[in-house]
Amino acid sequence: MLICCMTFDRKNSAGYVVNLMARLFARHLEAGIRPLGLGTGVFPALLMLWEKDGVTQRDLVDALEIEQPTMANTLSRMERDGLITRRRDETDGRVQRIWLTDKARALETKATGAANAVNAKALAGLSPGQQKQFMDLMRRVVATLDHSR
Amino acid sequence: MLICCMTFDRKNSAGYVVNLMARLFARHLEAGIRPLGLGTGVFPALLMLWEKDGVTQRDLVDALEIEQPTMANTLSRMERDGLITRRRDETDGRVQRIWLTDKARALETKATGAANAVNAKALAGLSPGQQKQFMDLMRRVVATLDHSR
DNA sequence: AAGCATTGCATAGCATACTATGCAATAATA
DNA sequence: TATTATTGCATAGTATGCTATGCAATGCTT
Repeated sequence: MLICCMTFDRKNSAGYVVNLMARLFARHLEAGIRPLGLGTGVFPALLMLWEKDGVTQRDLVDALEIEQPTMANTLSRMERDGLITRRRDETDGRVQRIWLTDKARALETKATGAANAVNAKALAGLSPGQQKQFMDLMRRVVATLDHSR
Repeated sequence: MLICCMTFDRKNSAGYVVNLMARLFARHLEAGIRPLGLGTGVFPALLMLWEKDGVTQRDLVDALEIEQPTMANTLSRMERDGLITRRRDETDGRVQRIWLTDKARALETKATGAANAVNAKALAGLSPGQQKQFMDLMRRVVATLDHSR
C-alpha cells in the first residue's frame, strides 16, 4: 500500500539500515569487551597487531581504511592505556613502530571470543548459507564503495 | 589455504565488515550532502521531520533507535544551524516539540536525492534480486540485535 | 494533599571518526 | 649539492555517538 507523499522510506534505504546495524553491532561488542578495558575503536588495530606487531601507523591506516589522524588518536589512547608502545624506527626518523605490551597480548583470546560471540548472536537468525550470502553481499558493497568516488 | 595461528580473520568477521561498510556509506553521503550544509547525523532526524514535524524528542529517539542524549545534542546543532525550532508543549511542560524551518523544508528534495544516489551507487554491483536479499538479510540481523539483550 | 515514582530533556565527559593543516624527515630532482 | 617534492605523523577543530547523571514537570499512591 502506497502512502501519498512519502519520498523516502528509511527502512528501505540501504544507508539508513547499514548505519543502524553498525551501531547495534558496536553496542553489543562494546558491552562484551568493556570488562576487558577495551572499546570498539581499538579493536581493528588490535586485530592487526595480534597478528603481527612492529608495524607502522601507515600500515594500520592502509589495511584498516581508517584515516590517519583517527589512527594516530586511537594509538595515543592505546598507549595511554598501556596496550602499546611506540618506538622510532632506526633507519627512518619519520616512522613510529607499534609494539604490543604483554597486557595487550594477554587480552587476545577473551577479546576475539567476545567478537565471535557478537557475530554469532547477530547472525543467529540466518541459515549457514544465508550467513555466507550476507558476508558476500557486504564485501561486494564494500568493494563498490571503495572503488567509487 | 590456512595460515597457522590466525585466530581472527577480520574480513570474515561480520562486525568488522559492517563497521567498514557503514563508514564508507557515511563518507559518501557526507560528500553528497555537505554542499547543502548538512551532516550525516542530522539526516535520520530530518527524514522523520520531513514526514511529519511537531513531534517530540522522545518520538525521534524511539523511532530512530538513537540514545536520548545523542538526539538532544543533534537537535541542538540543528537549532543552531537554523534547521529546526523547539517550542514547549502547551499541555505538558516537560515536552519540547520540534518544528522544521522553511530552510530545512527546502532541502528535502536535494538531500533525499543525494541519499538515493549513494544507495544506488553502493548497490550497483548487485542484481535487483540480490539488492532485495541484501536489504532483507540486514533487516533480519537488525531485528535479531534489537531483540537480544 | 503529601510523598514517591516516572517521564522528558539537558549536561558532562568521553570515544570514535572525519577534514584541514603543520612539520620534520626522507627522497627525488635540477 | 641545493632545492623541491613526498612521506609519516601530530595537532586542531568538529560531528556523531555513547553512558552516567541531574532536574523539573507530571503522574501515581496512599
